[in-house]
Amino acid sequence: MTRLGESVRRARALLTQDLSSDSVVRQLLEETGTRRYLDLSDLSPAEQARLIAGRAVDVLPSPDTLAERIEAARSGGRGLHVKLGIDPTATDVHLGHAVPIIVLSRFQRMGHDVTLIIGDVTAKIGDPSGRSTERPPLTDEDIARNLAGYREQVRPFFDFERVAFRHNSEWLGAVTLPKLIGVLAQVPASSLLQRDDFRTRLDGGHGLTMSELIYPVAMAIDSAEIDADVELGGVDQLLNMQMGRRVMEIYGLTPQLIVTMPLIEGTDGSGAKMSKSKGNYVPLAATAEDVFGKIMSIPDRLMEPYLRAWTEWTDEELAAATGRLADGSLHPMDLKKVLAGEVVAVLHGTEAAMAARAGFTAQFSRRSFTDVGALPEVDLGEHGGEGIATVLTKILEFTPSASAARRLAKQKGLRLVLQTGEEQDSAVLAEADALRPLGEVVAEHLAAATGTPDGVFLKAGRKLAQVRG
RNA sequence: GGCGGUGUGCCCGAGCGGCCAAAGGGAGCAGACUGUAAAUCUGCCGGCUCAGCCUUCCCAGGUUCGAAUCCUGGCGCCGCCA
Repeated sequence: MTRLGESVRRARALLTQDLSSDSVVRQLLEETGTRRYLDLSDLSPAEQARLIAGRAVDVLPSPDTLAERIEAARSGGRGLHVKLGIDPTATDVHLGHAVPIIVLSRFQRMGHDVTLIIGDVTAKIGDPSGRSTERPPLTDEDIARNLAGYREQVRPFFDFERVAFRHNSEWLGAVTLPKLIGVLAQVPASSLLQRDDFRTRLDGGHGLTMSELIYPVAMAIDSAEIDADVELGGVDQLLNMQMGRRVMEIYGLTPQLIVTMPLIEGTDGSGAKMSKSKGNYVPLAATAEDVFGKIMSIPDRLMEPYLRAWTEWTDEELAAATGRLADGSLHPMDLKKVLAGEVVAVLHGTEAAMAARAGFTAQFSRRSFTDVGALPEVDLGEHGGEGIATVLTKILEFTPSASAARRLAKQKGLRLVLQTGEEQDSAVLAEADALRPLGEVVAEHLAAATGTPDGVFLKAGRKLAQVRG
């Protein structure tokens, strides 16, 4: 049995147990977590191909070809050469960016060679894919800075010690016009103009420059220059990657295989893909509590795609979990907590994941707030004299304006909670209270309380802060 | 370059010279209900020292007792022609 097979057997046993139990979840997270670093080179070519295809939208020409190619490479004593182009335009890296990286890590652990192409030349053109307008080109400094940030944030998902980094300026800088024309002469313009995004732009009267038109060709030359066996990319990159196959043929090389990754929906459930501009993303730099919370807020239907995208669960394990959801033996929330734990565990470790889990339960399952770690705090000595609306707006930044804080109070969304042991005494603050100094209101409620509470909390809608001092 | 059109709050979009902080929808937020899920109902949704006041309808001027609404100039966008 393979190493992965062993791990799956252990995990499957855990998956039949009570997933609301912290200890079961901890074991599961540890089992599937170590899998992220598991050596997969003992898998057969067919098993490898299946593991890759299981996370891909498409493997072109087919998953079988991938298996055959792995087989061929293996008998030649080498691994496949896998290419992923990274777009150095992103400043705020989020979970969406991790999707291809995770599959790339699998390739790596299967014993294949991975090359990351930094599109420093192409970034200056701006990838036109899916764009309705041109995008602003980047400077070299921008690219260097973005790349450093990218590496740092994606690190948990991937072994950067075993990867080749290449800037495409290395070879694209040396491509002469005659050579380029030689390639372009064999690329029908119709194949470029067929693209929907280009057509929409032309039809809509928007600008489309020659440089953008050539963008896919530039990317394709990358594949030819490094002689890639496989190129990985989002489904939105499909046409660009197919151009890679064509250009490789022009170069007299065996065309690369294409593995397309799904574009994962954002946390808001609007159907839009995860992106910074939509605000429906989970930044990799976020805190453990924040990541956990953001994952918990996703609609249930996204659990499966999320598990598939960001965990090392096999299809078999996914099926086991969804099967239990269907027969009612597993509560959706429990599975979602496991998912949230998985994601926090990669980024911050299992301990942090368990802590975030405990904090979440404490905060949202109305147990004890005193157990919640890393709660925003207000110090009475410092801000006790300020109005509650002001504190919410300026200090805690829970509300965009004092008026909004007032409204919140008017709608009974503002509460002062006194906690003594497991007991909670929650008082709804009136609109008028929102304008009074925090210290005064707190003192009033403390005086009315029996005994001395362990903690005082201010709750504004869903947001919670601890009052100190 | 010529002709025509258009520019409203986070987005879309309605707005007769006074009753416009500006209809309606979407998004968002809160409450009930919950699992920071989904669905449903209700309310809110420019700011503030909040029964009042202040700042908004691309920008700058102007007409008027009074302008998002009229005029002039500028800028942006769209369409047709060149």
